[in-house]
Amino acid sequence: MNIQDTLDKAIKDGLQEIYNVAIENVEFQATRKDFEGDITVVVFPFLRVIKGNPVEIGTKLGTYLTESVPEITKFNVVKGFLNLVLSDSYFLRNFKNIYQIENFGIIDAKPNEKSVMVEYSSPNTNKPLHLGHIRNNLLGYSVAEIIKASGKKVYKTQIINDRGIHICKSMLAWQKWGNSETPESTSKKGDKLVGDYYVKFDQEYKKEILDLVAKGFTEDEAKKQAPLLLEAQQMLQKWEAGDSDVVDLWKTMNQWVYDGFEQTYKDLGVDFDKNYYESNTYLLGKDIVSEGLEKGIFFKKEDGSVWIDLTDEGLDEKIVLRSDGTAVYMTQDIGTAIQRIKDYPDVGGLVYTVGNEQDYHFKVLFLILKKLGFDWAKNLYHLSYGMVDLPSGKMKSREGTVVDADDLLLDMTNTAREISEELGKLEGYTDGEKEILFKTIGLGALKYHILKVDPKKRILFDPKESIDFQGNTGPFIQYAYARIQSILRKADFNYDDLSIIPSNLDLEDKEKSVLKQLALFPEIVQQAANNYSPAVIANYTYDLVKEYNSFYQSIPILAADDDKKKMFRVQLSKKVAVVIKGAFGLLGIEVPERM
RNA sequence: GGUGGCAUAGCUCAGCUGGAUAGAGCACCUGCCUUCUAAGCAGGCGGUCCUAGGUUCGAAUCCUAGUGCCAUCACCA
Repeated sequence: MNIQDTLDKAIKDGLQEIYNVAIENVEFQATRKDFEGDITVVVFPFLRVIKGNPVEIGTKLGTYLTESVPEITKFNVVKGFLNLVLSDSYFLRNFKNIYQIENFGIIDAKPNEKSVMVEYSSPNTNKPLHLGHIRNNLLGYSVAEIIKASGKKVYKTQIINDRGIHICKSMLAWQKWGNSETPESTSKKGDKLVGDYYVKFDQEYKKEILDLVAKGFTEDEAKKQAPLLLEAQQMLQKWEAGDSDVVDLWKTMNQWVYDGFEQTYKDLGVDFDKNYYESNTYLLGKDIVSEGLEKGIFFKKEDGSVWIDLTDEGLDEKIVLRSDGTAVYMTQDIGTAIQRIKDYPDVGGLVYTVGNEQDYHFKVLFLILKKLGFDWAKNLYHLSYGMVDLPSGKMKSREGTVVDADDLLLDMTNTAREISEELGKLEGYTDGEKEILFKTIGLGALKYHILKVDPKKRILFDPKESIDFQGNTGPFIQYAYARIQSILRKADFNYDDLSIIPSNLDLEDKEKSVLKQLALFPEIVQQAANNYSPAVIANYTYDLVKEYNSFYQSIPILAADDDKKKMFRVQLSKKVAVVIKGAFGLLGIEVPERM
């Protein structure tokens, strides 16, 4: 039984005994730093059933608890707050429990629990990844890891948007102006090469529009009539008809892009258990729509298009099948969701990591799946996140105003290199070891910078202002880890022996603060999972490190004057390092042995 | 116009189901490297928690209305 449960019961008993009242709920909170105490009971809610002044009630209750609960050594009452001081032996016992648990805070998948599939990344194959994709990837990966750590089996997946008019645009441009360039012949990453032709298409297309407008067309007409666009549309029809030349080109260019993406994913440290391709799924869902039509969930308009009426839910009517019988995005998403559950029958819920511009789409999608009667439809979650904007506004691939993912990763590594070399603490490291370290630190700075922000908030990214390496940052936390490793390397005794964890020591306040923060980790993991929020993990880890650094600075560890103290402090340090590593693992950030 | 999201220090952000005097980091200022890594620590400066009402013992947090920014409302994805 943990201390809070013990206290909960004791307080209920106490109030029964003193005032003869039954209390349903006791409200606890961590005692604020400015007051003495470890855990605080809020007295105000008791006033509903006990008339009297809160200080008096608090005092009586405090006296009762001090006498009846051995872990409580003293108390004080400030206004309606009863601050309880816990004994050192309680803290040491608590620490011993924590120290024994190897993956403290992280729960193995429970066999009876349904799995969760997390979708993220899901790029188009006509342009390289940019900063917006980075946020998506980091969030999706991290949330997947967090859900896993909360005790569920997780599948990571993505759906690759590998077909459609936009893909044909870059294909067409390459055909016309590519001179048979390949990634090999140009030494360019495949996704970059294809992206260049997507931009090229747009430039030429705009020229054609201007020409047509000069000839007297309206702008709208010009946009629809431009020969390039017509040609791209033809190409799409050929693709859908299975024209072998078009399909071959499509396969070739997509493969270039996949090779490029694979490199970026590797650099970013994300992975997937299963990829879905739109070219395989875009026809899915049509049968479901027919079935739904029969059941009366959908209805058909005179022109043959199929809709769902969501006006009862406060939404509009939404199309699910075009009048010519072809699928829209929604049709496909319905089909893909069902396909995924078929492929992985143990999956009981899906998480979609997609920007908040698609909030409406997912609201509708989830409603439709619910109306279709799937029992897993109640476990669908749109992990909706805010856009990453530049000071100039939105990033636009076609206009070249994007922060390229590969460039940014390289920048971060370079900055880490500059700072590290200036500090010059890496004697004895080979060049290869150094490069790995610079990458770890640079990537840590970037990932932490993005993940510490609440997903639903938008991020303003100014490329001119570099990401910090000091203060509330990834490197700050990595640094704390590295310092602890240094201590552990120097500790020439067996601190892992459980039997030698001291049980009677006078603890310093700073030791207790670290311990209290450490003990929170399991509930933080659950909270992060419930809220789909890596930011919860990031903020927790930062607080832990702040507490630890304060301890580290003011209290001797290896130089402690007493062997038992030395033992405890090394053990405490080690466990902090383990939790840092575990927490950062949930964020997809690595930690260095030295820095 | 309808719907949804966001609004906290000069800047970037925390603030869990309502609880004490609203917290960090950056920037600026002051101290601390002859003891375990100073990417650190200790301290100072800095607030109309967008506005106005309401609920209550108590509101940055919940409700209503308004303001501002963003997104969305296609036989696009």
